[in-house]
Amino acid sequence: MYASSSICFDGCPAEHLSSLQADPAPSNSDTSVNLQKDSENMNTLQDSSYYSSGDAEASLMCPSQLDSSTRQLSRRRHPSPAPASYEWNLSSGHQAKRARVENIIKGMTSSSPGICYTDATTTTTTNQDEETGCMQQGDPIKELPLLRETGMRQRQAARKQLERQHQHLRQLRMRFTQLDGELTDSSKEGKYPTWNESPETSPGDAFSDLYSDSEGSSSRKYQGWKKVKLMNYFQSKPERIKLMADVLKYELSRAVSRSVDSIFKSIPLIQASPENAENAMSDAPLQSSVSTDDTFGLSCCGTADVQTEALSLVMQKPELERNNKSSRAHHVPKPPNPFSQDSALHENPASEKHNSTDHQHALMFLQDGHSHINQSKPEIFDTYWSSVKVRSKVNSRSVRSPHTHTMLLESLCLPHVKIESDNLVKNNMYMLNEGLTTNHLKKAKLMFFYTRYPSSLVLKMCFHDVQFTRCITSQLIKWFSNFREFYYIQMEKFARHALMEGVSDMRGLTVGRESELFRVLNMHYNKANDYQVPERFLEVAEVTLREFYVAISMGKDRDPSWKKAIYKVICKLDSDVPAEFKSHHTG
DNA sequence: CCCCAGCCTG
DNA sequence: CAGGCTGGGG
Repeated sequence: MYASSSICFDGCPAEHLSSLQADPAPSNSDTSVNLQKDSENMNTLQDSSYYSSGDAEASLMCPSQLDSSTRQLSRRRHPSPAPASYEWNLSSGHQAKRARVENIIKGMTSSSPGICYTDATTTTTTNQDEETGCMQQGDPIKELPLLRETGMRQRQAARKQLERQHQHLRQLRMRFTQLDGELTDSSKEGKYPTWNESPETSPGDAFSDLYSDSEGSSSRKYQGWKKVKLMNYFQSKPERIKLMADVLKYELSRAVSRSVDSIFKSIPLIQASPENAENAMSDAPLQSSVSTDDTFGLSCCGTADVQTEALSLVMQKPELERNNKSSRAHHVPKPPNPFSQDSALHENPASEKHNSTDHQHALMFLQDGHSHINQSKPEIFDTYWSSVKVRSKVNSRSVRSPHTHTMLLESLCLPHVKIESDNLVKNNMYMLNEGLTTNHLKKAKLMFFYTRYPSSLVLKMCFHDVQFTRCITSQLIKWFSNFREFYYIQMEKFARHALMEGVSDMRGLTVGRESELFRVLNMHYNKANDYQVPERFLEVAEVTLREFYVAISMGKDRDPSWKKAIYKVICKLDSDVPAEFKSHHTG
């Protein structure tokens, strides 16, 4: 019997042996016969890689043997300590102030007039307080008298602009709150039509209404045009008002938190150039609006880069051409990454241009929704609204609408698929997410090919780009728990299936890339099939399948916790996650 | 008592 | 995939 085979069972938990001998699976007479036949044939077993102790791979050794080797392996790598740039360096205050002024000026000259400012409430107060404070104290920037003068002027102009916008925003907010109140009772329709539902009739009509109504108006009327027409539009389409109001309310609250986030996110990143330290604090929100400037990268790469990184793993398939043009998104300096697919995103320079301009639109919409909603940009709103829906709950079931579904697929950025500028907007909108995104999910799934039971340390290394709150951590853990669940369910299913089919030969239980089991798994963890599944995973899958096969054939499944023994084995087969998954820091 | 993995469910 | 529940371990 099995016990007589001197192979792997030597060091294995005795349960494997004893139960095989004592409990020859009475429920499965067919199988047990087959098994017996198998076990009589030593060659069968020895040929089978599962029980071959000669295999160099630790995974194919006995669990007990594995223990030390694999653990040591996985512990060898330590997370790189937090970059020194994370530490505050406030000593260079003078330089910082100077740099700050220069930066402000630079930002103003390079940004188009009227460009959005990140947020209405928070930004204003912060910036204004900061700036007025500076001026009152007579900030000693003697070194740059000319710059100071022009800078002041420009800053004042910008502040005026800012104030105008904020006032406008306040008014709009009031209107919307009011409207919302009025409309909640009047429109009792349960469903809100989506914007893309019938583009010719819904927003189109509305917008043409706007235009026809405004015909003959003098240009001075234009000031009130927005509000008035908006009202008309709303009155004619009450159900959309609610929608719009919701969006705006949502976005207002989002904007507040986002600008706060952007401040904090920009802090460590700007540390890279210490003179910008103070700069980062006060001007980050301002900078974030200057998307054409490099400063955009500074303030936003905290989130933007997140995405490129998560995406960069998608392209590991060796046969795929690796394009090393590698213009990182938003010019964030990064070490060349062989797996980078960012280049694919920007292969077409035209689309890159689109990207930046559309991105501006997107940003403006996100940050400064009031001045754009009533302009004839329904398609922008369309994408915007989609992203609102997605962002509202990135990974939730609610993301099931066909529209957002396509969007999610698009956001995964298949390399060979030409990415339309429109999609780039969506992608960029997507970058504004905080927390875990679908790209993180995708990354996590690919990680599953290496580790079924990632430690929180590994998770932190691989998802260093997200703030590790308890919530995030448990979400990640939950993801892997779900991954495992699916994995084991498939294993059990296929093992039972094999058993039913009367598979008697262990060699019949292989998991190759052509096998159905692999197909199912690949479909689940690597849907786009753009990642070369490591051979190791196939081995682990094979081991798992055979574990299930053996356990079921021995009737262990009558024990309610029979799977735990298998889990115990499989968790030792985790391998180290490749470096590509880990932090390649921008600094 | 808390934490966590696993299970079940939607 | 996420939420709720549960049993086991510290």
